[in-house]
Amino acid sequence: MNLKHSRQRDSIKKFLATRKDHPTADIVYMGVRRTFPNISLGTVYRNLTLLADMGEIVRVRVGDGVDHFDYDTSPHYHFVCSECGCVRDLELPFAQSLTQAARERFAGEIEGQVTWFYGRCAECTEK
Amino acid sequence: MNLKHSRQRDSIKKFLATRKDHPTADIVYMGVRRTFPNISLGTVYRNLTLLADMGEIVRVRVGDGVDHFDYDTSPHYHFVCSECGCVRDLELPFAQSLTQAARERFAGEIEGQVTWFYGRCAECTEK
DNA sequence: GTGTTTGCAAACAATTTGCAGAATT
DNA sequence: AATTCTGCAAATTGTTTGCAAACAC
Repeated sequence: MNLKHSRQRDSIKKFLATRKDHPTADIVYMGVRRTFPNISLGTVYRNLTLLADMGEIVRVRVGDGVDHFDYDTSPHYHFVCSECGCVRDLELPFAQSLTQAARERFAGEIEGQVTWFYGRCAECTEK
Repeated sequence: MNLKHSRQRDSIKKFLATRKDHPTADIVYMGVRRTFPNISLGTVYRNLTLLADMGEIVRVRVGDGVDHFDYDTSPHYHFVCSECGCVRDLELPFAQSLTQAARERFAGEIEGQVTWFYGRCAECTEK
């Protein structure tokens, strides 16, 4: 189970680092193909899963049925637009206290919380 | 676009009302089949979506890739067990204030928030 | 009678997996 | 040389859809 270096994985990580819009596997695939024209979608999925499992990136699930990926692993809130589907970060201090409050009311072990907000983004509101 | 009565839909609603464990479409399907042996999974999906769109039930998305459904439409928190996959309600006052705080920091329109907690449920912790 | 709902099967979308060959150590 | 990683294609999973017949009003 040792990890070997892979240029494809590097490229995926690098691509993700340049983006603030939480791309899906498909978007990552299209982006990385500029550098690796023969890379397969399967490889992209495999590496995104691997990186997420290692904690180097975060798998963002905002209820739209598609996984998004975020290079920023610090706990923070996300917003999803119900109209255009875009995902944005929210500049709002992350309430760890809520997780703590949940722990006090629950019999099992709570590891963490996931919170997202939904509505219409600024661009879609203007239209 | 007028709604007509359907015994299948009634049965689905009734089944959901008896459950506190946020069943998936498949579980609903198996449960309702005791009353309607010929009901199809498609009908179950269509009605669950219809009921959710009307606001009579809630589609619960807790990041496990499967939609769960909840008869309790009041805003409340959910917990998902990473081990057995069960979904539970949390007895913790729902912080609407967080949505309000988010509105003040975001350019678009925020309609609401979704929050869930994850970890290991009491049963899985004991093992 | 008109329009909605159903059962069935096929279609669909996102993601995972098996395999033989290529790349990394 | 040993093992991990890749590209490709096929498989899997959850969900949606088209259609003709059945049902509700």
